[in-house]
Amino acid sequence: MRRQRSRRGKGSGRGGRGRQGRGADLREGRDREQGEGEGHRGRDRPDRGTSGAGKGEKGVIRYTRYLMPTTKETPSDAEVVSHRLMLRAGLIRKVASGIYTYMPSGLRVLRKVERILREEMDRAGAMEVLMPSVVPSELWKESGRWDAYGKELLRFKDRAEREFCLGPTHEEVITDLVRREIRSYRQLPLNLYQIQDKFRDEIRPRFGLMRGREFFMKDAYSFDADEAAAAESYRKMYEAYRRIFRRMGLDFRAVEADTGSIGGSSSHEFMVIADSGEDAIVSCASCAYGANVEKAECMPSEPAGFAAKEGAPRKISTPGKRTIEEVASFLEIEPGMLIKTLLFETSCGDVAVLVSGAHEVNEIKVKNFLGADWVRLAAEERVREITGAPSGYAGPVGLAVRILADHSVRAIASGATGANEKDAHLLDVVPGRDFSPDGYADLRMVTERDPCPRCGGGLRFSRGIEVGHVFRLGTKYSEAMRAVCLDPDGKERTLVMGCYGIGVGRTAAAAIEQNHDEDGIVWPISIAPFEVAVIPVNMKHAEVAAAAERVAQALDAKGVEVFYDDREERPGIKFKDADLTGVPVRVTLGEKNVAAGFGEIRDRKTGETRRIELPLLAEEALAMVEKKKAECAP
RNA sequence: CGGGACGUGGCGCAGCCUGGUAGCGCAUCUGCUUUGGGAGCAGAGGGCCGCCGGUUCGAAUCCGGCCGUCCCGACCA
Repeated sequence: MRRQRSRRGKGSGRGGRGRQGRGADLREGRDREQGEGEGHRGRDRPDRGTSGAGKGEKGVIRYTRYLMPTTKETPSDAEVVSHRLMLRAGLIRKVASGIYTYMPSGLRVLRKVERILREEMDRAGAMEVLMPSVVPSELWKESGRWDAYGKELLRFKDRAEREFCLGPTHEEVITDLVRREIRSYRQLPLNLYQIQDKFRDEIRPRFGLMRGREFFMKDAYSFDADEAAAAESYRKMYEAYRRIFRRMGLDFRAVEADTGSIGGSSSHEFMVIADSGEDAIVSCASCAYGANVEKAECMPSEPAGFAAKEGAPRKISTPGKRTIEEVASFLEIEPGMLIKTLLFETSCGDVAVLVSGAHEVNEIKVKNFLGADWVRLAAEERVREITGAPSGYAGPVGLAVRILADHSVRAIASGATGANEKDAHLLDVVPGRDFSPDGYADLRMVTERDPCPRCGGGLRFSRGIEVGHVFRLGTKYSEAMRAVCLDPDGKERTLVMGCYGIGVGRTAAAAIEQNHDEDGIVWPISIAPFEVAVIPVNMKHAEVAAAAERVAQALDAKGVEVFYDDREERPGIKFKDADLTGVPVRVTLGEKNVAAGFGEIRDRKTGETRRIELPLLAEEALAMVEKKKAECAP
């Protein structure tokens, strides 16, 4: 891996901006030319410092020999900023829906993210392994997920008709490994991780790397002899994750989350705060509580005092009024006085869920309360079958299915409901008298008006991108797959597991969502493809080109990752590209400045520009790089 | 999988309604000029109009099927 002169020539492609990678047929001839060109242009230096700088190619990277096809126009199929900018900056190219090629500079970003992941995982005591992406079905059948996981699991057969899948996650493989290798509590705790290519046949891939089908994930798995030790392993990972995202310069939040199909007792998601995020999260303004809205707990409302009217519910005609808003305004009552009745089909049978008209049902809470594999809102047809009326007129009075009520219903002393009859509602319906739910529970979505479930403080809502997720798995997999060890008393104990994921490409995409402006990406330096862009304003001007070359070489010698725009392009194009690709520091050499013995340093983020004497240029740029790196301290 | 839309040089689009020579901008190549925020002039190359079938003297255009892609909903790093 050391002597890579020739490989570099090959890998860097050639040429001008906007080069469309398709012309692979041109490669061979080009290589030969380059081999020669490199002699006098590349000028090998023997003492290439490995210090500080990134990995991969060492030495000054020249635009004319690098494949970084930038585009002025946005491809029409890119919706979110990160996707658009990744395409425009030449970081990725699409191969199929949700499947991408990482271009040279895009790969550099991924490698930087990976490097931080490795450093922090190692630091936290985890060991790196690499599992296969092709996994035999037996393991998945053993855990029960072969049937439970659904179509996202891409399955296929080999020539001998044996079933396999492309691993979307690796609990089964790692548990199989550990049960074979671990005998004693003395070998614990154990934490193994990998950075590997995953495949999930997503129902709807979208947003570029944000939700691809093939993607790189860092996944770690911890094994402990008991719950207390497992909790400690979980805590360590939680801390490592905080360090990781701080080092990437990201504004993030760790929130309580639903465990979904991975399972386990509890989990936290690491959310990068961004308006374009797919998840909504709440956080307390006064304490540390934060949660995904899917998970956020709602305090039970106080039961209303008994002001219930005597007698029975009254049926009234409400022609064409189906929605809460329509009915409430028609009856001239607050939506909160309506008892909303939603019918669900679930793996445990049909269920009616009641919630105050001022609230929304949280399907995940319903699913978890029932312990169901799936729940879904009943289709119009099914609603008719159950209630005898079109949707919009369902009510709990006289319903023949299981009825679950949210705590908010308890607060309604006397409310209005559907009459299970077209164009009719019931007034003066009293919970407990006119119908009796099979149970009360927290089944609704939080709102801005809800107090923090921990301290009673106010809740704030924001949107986030889930870049990491840590789970306390408990014994879900170890029990199903009999992963055990002997404790000090010689007794067999089921291993207690945890699992911890981070999406590599997704993290890079999230960084862009959070760090960009109208001109392009503004990379945090810790994950930028390059640290400094050197731009000679006019390559045909000998002194300018020579000064640029010197600065580039000097920075490289100091271990800085330099991108040298040696194209014979107009300055405007180079500036636009430098901004677009988001290199944190820009060094500009212009004719007048160079003639006067000066160069310029510009901060991509602030736009702040300083005029510096040529002999000090490299040093100043280095200082700026160091300063930015320091800002990404853990 | 349901709902919506789109597929025309590398990229962004027009043309389709009303069938008859495939067009524009950007990019690419050559030359000259230009050189501090996506230059100007002159010239050049490049398109199975997604695929298959049908209608027609004739299909990018009309009809049918398929494939692909994107957007909106339920899953997840």
